[in-house]
Amino acid sequence: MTLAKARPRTRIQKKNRAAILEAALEVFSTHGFRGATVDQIASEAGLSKPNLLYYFPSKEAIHSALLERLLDTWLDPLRAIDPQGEPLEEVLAYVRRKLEMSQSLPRESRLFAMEVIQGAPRIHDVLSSDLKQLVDETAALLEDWMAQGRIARVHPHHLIFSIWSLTQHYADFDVQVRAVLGREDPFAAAPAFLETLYRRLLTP
Amino acid sequence: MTLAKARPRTRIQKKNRAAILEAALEVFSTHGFRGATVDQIASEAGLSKPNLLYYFPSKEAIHSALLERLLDTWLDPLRAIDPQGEPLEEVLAYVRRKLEMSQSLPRESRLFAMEVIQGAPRIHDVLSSDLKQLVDETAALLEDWMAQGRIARVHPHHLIFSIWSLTQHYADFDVQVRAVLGREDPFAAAPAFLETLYRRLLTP
DNA sequence: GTCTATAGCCTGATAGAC
DNA sequence: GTCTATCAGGCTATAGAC
Repeated sequence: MTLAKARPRTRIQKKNRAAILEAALEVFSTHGFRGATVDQIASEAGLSKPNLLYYFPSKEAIHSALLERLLDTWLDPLRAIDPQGEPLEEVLAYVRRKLEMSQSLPRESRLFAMEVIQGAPRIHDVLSSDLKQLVDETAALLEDWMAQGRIARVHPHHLIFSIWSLTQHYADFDVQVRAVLGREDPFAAAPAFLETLYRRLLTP
Repeated sequence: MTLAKARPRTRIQKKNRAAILEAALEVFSTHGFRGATVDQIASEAGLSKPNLLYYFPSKEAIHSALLERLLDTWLDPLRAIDPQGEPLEEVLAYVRRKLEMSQSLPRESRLFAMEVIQGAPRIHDVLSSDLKQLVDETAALLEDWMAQGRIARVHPHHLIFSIWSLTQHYADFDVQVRAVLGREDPFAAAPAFLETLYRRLLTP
């Protein structure tokens, strides 16, 4: 008998759990929590609905597992800013990492966007505690750099918002961006555009 | 998208149709199309479900009516850019108008965001025809201005994306922005931040 | 024009055979 | 561990009384 939170032990269990989370990411990120159906997730994972519910006790549990796993990795680029580094280069590297995440993990970005647009009912506490603290710390660091004249003055919190916004836009609004650009790949010109933008904004 | 039906004639009909669209905006913008229920919309509009379905033939029809009404007003700020105006001021005025729309029409912004994140199944044609054309025209205007040295060189399409992204972020991610800022009103510092950003980016 | 009643399907979740 | 069968409730939409 295994505890509810114990890691899966067999190869089949690992494979099925992974398939479920993969399918759930696809469905939740395009339809939101209420719009997603267990049937659809099970079908995309290649399992029957009851079989899926053998691995996760409920729809809610799948969604929580996804969000939990996501929040871990989602804030890593922010934590990776080095207070000892060269200020402008640190910011540009952060922008680059966030943009790469939009390109390589667009569904994760949309899952997060969905949750927040819907009022963040499941992660509001994390946003106003852990996230707020991390952002406040980073904002303080940015303000130091500004006070030392190493980057130009702007509102540090809004600077961080702008980075989130500009990078995640390429994942969340991918369809619109591609519809407007036609054949041109969004990620061809985006890195240079964002680098130019933040160089001009922050060069003292 | 379906064509608009005949306008309602009586005062009661006008009032009820307006109440339904108002309620539907609230529900669709927070739960997406599939996550929204006719029951919830009817209840928020103060009508019974069958009564609601007397005014609109289906859930789909309500959603279409909302999107149709929205697309009209959503692109007005872009159309209002004056080719004869002073380039930098025209862009800044566009940014200002878009930000004001995020503040005054956040649910409309989220409705649009939801639709696009879900793959824009109902407006994809409009995006790649009407919207693309409008953006291409504006991009051409921006390129003229850049060629004349009246604003600095950047990728014109990505410049437009950046304006959408930065302004709509304050509506779509309102919950997150407020969670991070605490007591501070997002719209207090946002206008100045965005003006600074685009002045530094575009001043030749 | 608005209601009650309900059709008919889909939902999340469970029971029990194998 | 995985399946078929199934539940109770929620879903969109319709029928028909008034």
